[in-house]
Amino acid sequence: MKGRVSAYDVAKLAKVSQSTVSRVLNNYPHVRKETRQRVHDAINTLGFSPDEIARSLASKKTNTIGLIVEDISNSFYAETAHIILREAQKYDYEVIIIDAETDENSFERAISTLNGKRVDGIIVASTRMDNQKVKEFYDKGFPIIFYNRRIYGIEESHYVEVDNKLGAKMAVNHLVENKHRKIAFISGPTIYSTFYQRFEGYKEAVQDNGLEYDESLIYKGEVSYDQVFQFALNLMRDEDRPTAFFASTDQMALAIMDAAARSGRHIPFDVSVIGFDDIEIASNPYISLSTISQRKREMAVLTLQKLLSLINSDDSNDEPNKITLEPELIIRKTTGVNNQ
Amino acid sequence: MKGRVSAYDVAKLAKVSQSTVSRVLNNYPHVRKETRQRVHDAINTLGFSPDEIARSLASKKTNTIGLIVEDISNSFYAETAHIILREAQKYDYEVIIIDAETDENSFERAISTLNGKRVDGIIVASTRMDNQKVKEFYDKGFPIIFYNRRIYGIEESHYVEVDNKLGAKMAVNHLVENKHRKIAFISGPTIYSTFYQRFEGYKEAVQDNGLEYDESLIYKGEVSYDQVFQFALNLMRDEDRPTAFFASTDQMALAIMDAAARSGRHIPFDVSVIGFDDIEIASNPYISLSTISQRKREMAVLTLQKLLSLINSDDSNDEPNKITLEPELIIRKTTGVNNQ
DNA sequence: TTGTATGCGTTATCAC
DNA sequence: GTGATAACGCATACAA
Repeated sequence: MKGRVSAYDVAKLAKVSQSTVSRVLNNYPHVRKETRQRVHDAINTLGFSPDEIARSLASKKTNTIGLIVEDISNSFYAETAHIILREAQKYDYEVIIIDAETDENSFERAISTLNGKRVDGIIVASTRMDNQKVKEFYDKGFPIIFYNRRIYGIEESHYVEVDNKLGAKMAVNHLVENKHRKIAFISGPTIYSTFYQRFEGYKEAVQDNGLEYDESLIYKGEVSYDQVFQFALNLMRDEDRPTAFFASTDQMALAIMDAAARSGRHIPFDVSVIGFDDIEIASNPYISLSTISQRKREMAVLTLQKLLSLINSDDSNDEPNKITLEPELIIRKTTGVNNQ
Repeated sequence: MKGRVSAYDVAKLAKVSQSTVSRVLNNYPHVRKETRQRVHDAINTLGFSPDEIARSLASKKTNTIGLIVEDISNSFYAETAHIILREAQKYDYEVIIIDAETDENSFERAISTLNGKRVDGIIVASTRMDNQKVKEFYDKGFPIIFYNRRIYGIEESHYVEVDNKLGAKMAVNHLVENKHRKIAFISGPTIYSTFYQRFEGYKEAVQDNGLEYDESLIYKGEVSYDQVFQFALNLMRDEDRPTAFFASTDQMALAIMDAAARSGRHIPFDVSVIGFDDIEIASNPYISLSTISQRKREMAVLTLQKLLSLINSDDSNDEPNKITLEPELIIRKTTGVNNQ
């Protein structure tokens, strides 16, 4: 990669100083039209494009943001990333995606890598509630915003989430309206705010509807296809089995549907299943999963915009952004009236 | 973001020069153990982490690569990105993902953005065959490698692909072995090497097996769910309909399955469907799509490793990497014996 | 309106 | 082994 042309080369050819080149590059107003033209010509004939690294060093802005996800191959994150990437492009921001585990060490490494790269801000799409590593960054006024999952106990934190508790209630209420009284709940680890809140919603809805809260109907272990499948399979084979399953994620709902098929239960005649997230495949006619929509696009776009406004506002003393969107019940074909 | 601590601050505290700080940072051998320790102590007490931007400017290496995809929310790219991100992490590389259209303008913008950011190399996961914009970068010796889809007509180009022609033949042969003689082919635009090669494979296999080549059974338009759905639906309703569909991507196969369901055709009894890619959902029990596997993980890992070796080898005169992996036939439940 | 000079935070090349 | 000092390629305050 030798022979890179620099702003000096352009300057020489256009018979101006390098500062002037910089000025036209940055669209400074007070440049004579004629010189501006000369510089542009020189830029074109030399095929010059500025070195963003040098630019960043001088300006202390990289026009790059970081996005931390847990697993980009997971549809939820993939769809989120797509929206954020395309949206960021509009504002001339690039994004470095870090695909990392959610434990404190991995998270710290991710954050400090991004900090090292001098990103202008970070979107954290997957964190645990007890994450405290982020504190010092907030104290420094570094723009960080949480998407979907958020942390607890840090007042200054910014986040955009969906009302998970409400969403869970909507799901349970939908099932109750269909005469289900014995509803299993499949959750991931409640160390994540999403699962925690959804679990709260489930419990409240169970109480509100006068149902019996039964520990044996609850799964809150790892988000593992096989484990959820096994758990559901056991329940399906039970004499006194639940007539409906509420899964905390669509991904888990798929495992439950699998277990239903395996045990010969027909959905929705023998058993109803409802998920959470509304990932793309949920609307596939072979899946047609009833679910609670996260309104991903709105969430993602809003998150990016808030981050950019955090980046571009000098007074970091404004109120923290704490945004909670309303979820939406989407009824497809995996839920029906209980007829046991 | 004030109060950043620099290598100078560390130097002062450790009572050494900033150069020495740089030396221990880069693990230079000739530093006295004792001073090295002092520097490390200073680094820790100050919580110093080097500014990678400044580092990049001075060293002309960013430890960042670019990944250009067409749509990260597409499972194929999402799964690819996951593998590449995780693998790159191991070598201390970060990755900037650009989600862009494949037309020349978008591509050029993407490349020049990445070039501006001084990435050390680029993986292009989605290009059209006729792409020529990349030529000048090759001439400069800039490391670029194509993944999955490649360009034609540039001898120096590096790529890792699967043998698409062979894969297509395997698919058709599998159907023929199941006594299908009338096989529809659903392709995307043949301006992409993947679709082009698969189409070639289809045609050859049709000929090799003595089948009749029938234009009315061929779709090679946009990769649009709705359009493919419509095309398939029309064929399904045909009196003299094909008994099998070979889709150039799993995504398209899903649309075909949808059309089958809509028209009351039972898979695989009335009609067989086989895809290409083996995306994750293909193995879902409700889909269980027969398909041709791309061996995505191998491809992705290999691509990254080749890129890194291009980056780290000074003599750019080695042979271009032209790697073609063998695809694999995966038989699931959407293909069966023709019994018409 | 334009040029000069300095700085951004490192690495790298010299000296010593 | 270690310390000055010059790049790296720009932005920017200050002069003119």
